[in-house]
Amino acid sequence: MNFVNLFKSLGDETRLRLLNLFLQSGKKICVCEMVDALQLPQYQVSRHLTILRNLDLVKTTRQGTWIYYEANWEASECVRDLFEIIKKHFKNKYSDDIKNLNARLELRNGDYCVIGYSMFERKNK
Amino acid sequence: MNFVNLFKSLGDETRLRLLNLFLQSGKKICVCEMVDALQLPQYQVSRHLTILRNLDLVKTTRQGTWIYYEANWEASECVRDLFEIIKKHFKNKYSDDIKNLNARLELRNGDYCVIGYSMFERKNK
DNA sequence: CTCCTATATGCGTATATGCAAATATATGCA
DNA sequence: TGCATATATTTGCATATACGCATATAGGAG
Repeated sequence: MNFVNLFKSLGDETRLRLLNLFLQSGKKICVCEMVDALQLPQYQVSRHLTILRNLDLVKTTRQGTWIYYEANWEASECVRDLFEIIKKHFKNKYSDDIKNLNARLELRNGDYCVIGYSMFERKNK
Repeated sequence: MNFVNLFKSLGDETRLRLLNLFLQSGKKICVCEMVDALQLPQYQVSRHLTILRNLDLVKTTRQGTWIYYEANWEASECVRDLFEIIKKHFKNKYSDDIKNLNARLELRNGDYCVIGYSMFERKNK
């Protein structure tokens, strides 16, 4: 594992916010839910997720069209130590993201996302 | 403390190597000693040290013309946690730097650097 | 197969970042 | 004061990185 690239990947606010979602919630989250949580365009969320996945910081599960992301706790010990740090020190940071995420998770059917992008957006307008 | 800038500062090999020197040795080290340890030009070492100091990751002591740098363990808890991670996971990384540092520290008079740049360079030619 | 939706990815551009060389600042000493 | 040395900073340039837009891919439903 390349430590420089590892820290570099954490040196971006969007990626920290994404990781924070996984680490604070402990859940698998799909892209459209992250879009609503962070209030960022889909292509931006997707691109940063790709960077995190290339470094094995997150792993994915496909469920039909939806792709769920989660923190990869099977990564190296160093990564896991960093996860703990973020989890610990970001408790009260980016709390709006967590609030938005929870509001969005309410719309799930059981453990799965059933609405796409449009409905939540309309709900807030 | 801005976490993004904190991680960004760690996302550079030169800065990681500098921090590693402080964390593995536990010593105060002056710029010319770091130049010999990392085998990098003086302006590069100096510039990266400035970045680390602006984030309070390192602190300095002036001793005449020489300026000694060390890890700042009075920084925030998050920084200290990160220091521990680097210390732990970099034990066997950049070991040449540590070897060079130790060779250079041999030339100290007690706890202080007494030679400048030229002598060590000549020694290795 | 066709259409719809969730996700990913080229591409161009603006900004950020690192390097090299030269120069500036600061301290000690004669 | 003037000189030598240790350290810092400025400038120009090359490269990397993030963003926005548009489009491509992939899976599900009919």
